[in-house]
Amino acid sequence: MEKKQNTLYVGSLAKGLRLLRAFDESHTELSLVALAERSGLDKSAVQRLANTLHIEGMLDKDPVTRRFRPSHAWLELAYAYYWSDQLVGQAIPKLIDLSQEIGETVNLAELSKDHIIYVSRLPCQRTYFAATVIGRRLPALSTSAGRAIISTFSPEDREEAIETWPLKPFTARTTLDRATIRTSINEAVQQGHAISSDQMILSEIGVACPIIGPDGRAFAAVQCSVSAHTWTRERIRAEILPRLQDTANAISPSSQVHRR
Amino acid sequence: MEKKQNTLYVGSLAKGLRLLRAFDESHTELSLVALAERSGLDKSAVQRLANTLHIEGMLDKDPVTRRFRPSHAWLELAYAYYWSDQLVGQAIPKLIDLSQEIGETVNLAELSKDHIIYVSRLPCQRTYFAATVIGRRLPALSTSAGRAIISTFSPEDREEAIETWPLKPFTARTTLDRATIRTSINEAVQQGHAISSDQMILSEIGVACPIIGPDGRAFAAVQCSVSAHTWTRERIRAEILPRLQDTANAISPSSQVHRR
DNA sequence: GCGAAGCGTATCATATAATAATACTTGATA
DNA sequence: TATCAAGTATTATTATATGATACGCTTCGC
Repeated sequence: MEKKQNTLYVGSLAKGLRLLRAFDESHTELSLVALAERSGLDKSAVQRLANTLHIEGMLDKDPVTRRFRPSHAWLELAYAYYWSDQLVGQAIPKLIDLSQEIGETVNLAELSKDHIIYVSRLPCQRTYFAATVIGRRLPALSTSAGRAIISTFSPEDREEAIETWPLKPFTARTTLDRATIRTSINEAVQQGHAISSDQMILSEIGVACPIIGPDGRAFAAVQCSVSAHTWTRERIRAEILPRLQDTANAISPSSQVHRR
Repeated sequence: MEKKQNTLYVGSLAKGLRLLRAFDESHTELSLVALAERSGLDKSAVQRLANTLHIEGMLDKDPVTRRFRPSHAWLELAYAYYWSDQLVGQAIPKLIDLSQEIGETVNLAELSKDHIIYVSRLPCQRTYFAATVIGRRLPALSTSAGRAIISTFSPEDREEAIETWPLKPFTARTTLDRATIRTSINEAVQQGHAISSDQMILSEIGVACPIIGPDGRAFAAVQCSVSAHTWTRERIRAEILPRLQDTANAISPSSQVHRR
């Protein structure tokens, strides 16, 4: 069928992965044909692949509705991921301290191409569900974390990101104007942190400080989300920012011991 | 090679999954041959499968060491899982409240065959890394959460679990004697909660209350881990347990609206 | 500086193992 | 009870995955 690549590309495996990726926030359980539709594969293929995934424990199958759902194995994969990500181990204890100190939701975000992905989340206040789930992937340009990271790039890379990275409206007030975003990022360059409002959800303010790698370029950020109903930007800068900045600095590999 | 099943079993897909599962806490990045060894597949197969997984974004490849590592996609799978698990959505806000109230680490554990898996974790104090990572899977019999869940089973199922479910020593004091475990579970039957000490790590006390399903049988538990250096069982019962119990009850589907 | 060993990469003939069309079963709907 | 949609089973066909082999690059130890 599709000749994606040459002889070292196993199509059946790739198709199986397509099935896994067919599940997301709005497709939490899928029937055989729904799976076929979403993956673009035909019914027979899905039958075989889904069956295999079920046997291998990657998909649960409701015995009555016959629908498939992600299994606990998906969390075990996340478990393996966490051990493989050096940064998480470095960051977690410091993030816990931070969240205890400021009493607000603290996140660790990593750059993933032109998106950021929340790798670790420590909710402190009741929030909407999506704000508590790890693995959420958002356009970097629309998030304080992304902007903080981009602010550490060279001027050329920064400009390229601002011009070409994707945008998507989440709220009525999500900034889609790249000039405005440029201004925001330039501020971050000056101040060492980024602040954004109403980007993912209304009345939410995000603050983020970059975690800077040995080469001076950030690949992650410590981020904090607060409600605009209880916080102003001024108070955030006064009360949250200093500790946030300290935490980010403490996590940055350049501040770690292994150096010479 | 292996004839696992009949014609609706796609071997290549299953083999690819074996590669994913080759990664765990002590195997965080693997070379081609290491992957071959751990998966039991031959070098050529691994070459093709790993290459496919890399192309599909499921494995990162260090350009210099040529080693493979789990990619961010693994977290995206976890993200999809969370949306598919009804219980998590119900539980999260209540767990946040609980953790804020008691100021100690709160976990949501689900039964996964004869193990429990931590689905949601809200660390409040600095702890060892493994205690903060979601997706950790532990023998049900050795955990307070598992025992709390088992305590809601029918006497026959309970006995079967006690007799046949796996045990594994984690600390020098991990209980491997099934009679002792039976006593502990019987207490849980009486008291509606389970307490265990020194099972996964020394000087750690776990308390758990079952989340009971419509059929009276638990499939999950709210669990709390504290240090034996700052807590006694008495104080736990007095200060933590009541709120823990309330939280578990509030989460239990039988307490939810959708009933008649 | 040389040879060996280990690992990653590339190639290819072969038949296994995945394919997709078809037909059968079930259960819900009207 | 008839119709339809969805899940399940079977099969001939060939494309597709296979794994043996060979090549090239590092990194050792001597």
